[in-house]
Amino acid sequence: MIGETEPSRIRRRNPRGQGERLREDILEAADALLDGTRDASRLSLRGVARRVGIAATSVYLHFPDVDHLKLALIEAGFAELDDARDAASEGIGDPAQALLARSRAYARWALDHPGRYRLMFGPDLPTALAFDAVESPSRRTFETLVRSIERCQEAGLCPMDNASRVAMLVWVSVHGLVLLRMDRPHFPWKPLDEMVDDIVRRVINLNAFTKPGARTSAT
Amino acid sequence: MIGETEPSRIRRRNPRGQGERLREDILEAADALLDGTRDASRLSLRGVARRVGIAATSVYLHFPDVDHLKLALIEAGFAELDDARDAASEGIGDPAQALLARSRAYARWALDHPGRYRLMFGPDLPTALAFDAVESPSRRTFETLVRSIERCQEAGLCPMDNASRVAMLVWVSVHGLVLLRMDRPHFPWKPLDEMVDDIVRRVINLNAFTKPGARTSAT
DNA sequence: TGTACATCAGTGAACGCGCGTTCACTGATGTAC
DNA sequence: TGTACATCAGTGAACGCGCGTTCACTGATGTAC
Repeated sequence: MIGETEPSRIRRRNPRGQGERLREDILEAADALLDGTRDASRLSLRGVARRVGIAATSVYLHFPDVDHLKLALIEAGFAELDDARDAASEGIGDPAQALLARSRAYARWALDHPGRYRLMFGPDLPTALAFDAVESPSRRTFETLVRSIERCQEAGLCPMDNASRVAMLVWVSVHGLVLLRMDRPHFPWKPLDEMVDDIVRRVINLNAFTKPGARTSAT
Repeated sequence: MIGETEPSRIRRRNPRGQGERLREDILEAADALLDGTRDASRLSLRGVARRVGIAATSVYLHFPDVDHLKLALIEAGFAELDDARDAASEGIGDPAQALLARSRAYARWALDHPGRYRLMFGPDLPTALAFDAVESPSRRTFETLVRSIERCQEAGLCPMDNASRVAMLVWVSVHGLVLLRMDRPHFPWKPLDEMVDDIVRRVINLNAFTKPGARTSAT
């Protein structure tokens, strides 16, 4: 066992004018702590400082308090998650394939960054700071899902149900999938991509027009 | 503001031979704390003792440590949840209606007991104690869902897909639904029962044989 | 019938821990004159 | 060219808090003789 309570030593003071670099180091260390093999436990200011190799008080040079640090992590997390989804669907013409690829990317990002994902969508942030407003990053993420579904509908690939309602169902389904996989690691899950595809197809009723019930045993 | 740090005073020592009643009082207080309006925060041994009106150390008369207290809460929670589902489907002949009623009951119980539900399905319990084994209460709860779906299949109400796979999808979907409703209370959700019905119908492909795509705008 | 004793249902003080936050400070580096 | 000073990037000690857990104890109640 390596003494994990000790700092990562190597750090030395940033040169003059480069003080902002500590901010990046803090965010990076916090991400690493959240994503690491650690027991998905909660983030602490002192833990982050320890990992960066600075005094706990130095965090206050860049964040007024621990909640603002969390807020910065959440905002960066949404940016990363959105990027991952965009990258996954890049160059895919078929709207249904694009939606599935984006959904798989969402799920994979979540499972690769369990601590961050939990912070972004969990109850940890004090309600005073929790953004649920229309212009919040999570709402923007949701809106891209709505549009992705609308494109499928316009292409005639699935029924024209209210896209916003359907998006809610897709969102909660994939959310539940990734959370339970995190929290019940010993359950005999099927492969992630398979489950994501399966659930999204069913929820949006993909191919409902082309061959309903085609995969049943009643062939 | 009432001084919440103070105990609920009124308690007096149990009569001789009735020492086991304190155990019940502790479990009740813990449930109340978990389900209360409290910020879905984590349970603490001292908090429970305060609410019961006993010394913190008295908890050790009935539980070897705080994790075993949590374990007892989880087991009781699964029993309650199973009862709620059974009660909801009692007397319903149609397997599909029964499944929907049971699913709605699951979701409602979860939202009525957010702290307990989170404890039961969340990451809080140390892995050493977390039961993921085949005979665990959560597995039993899952198996009743599988059987509920099989009954729908046998009645010809939905495709004969692998029932266990479909049950996984239903479970994660409803789980995600209740968790996000807890954690994003300001999101413009549709009514709970509606969403549960909608999502379960879609996931198990209910009525896939009778009238596929019947509700689309392409009528 | 009285009394010694065991049992029972708890208590109270203390421990060490990690946490967020405050306060006054330090010591290197650049800049004005 | 030398020096006083401001600025910058941090530090270290201390605070009060709630936590889980330990240890030795207390005081009422029943029971054996």
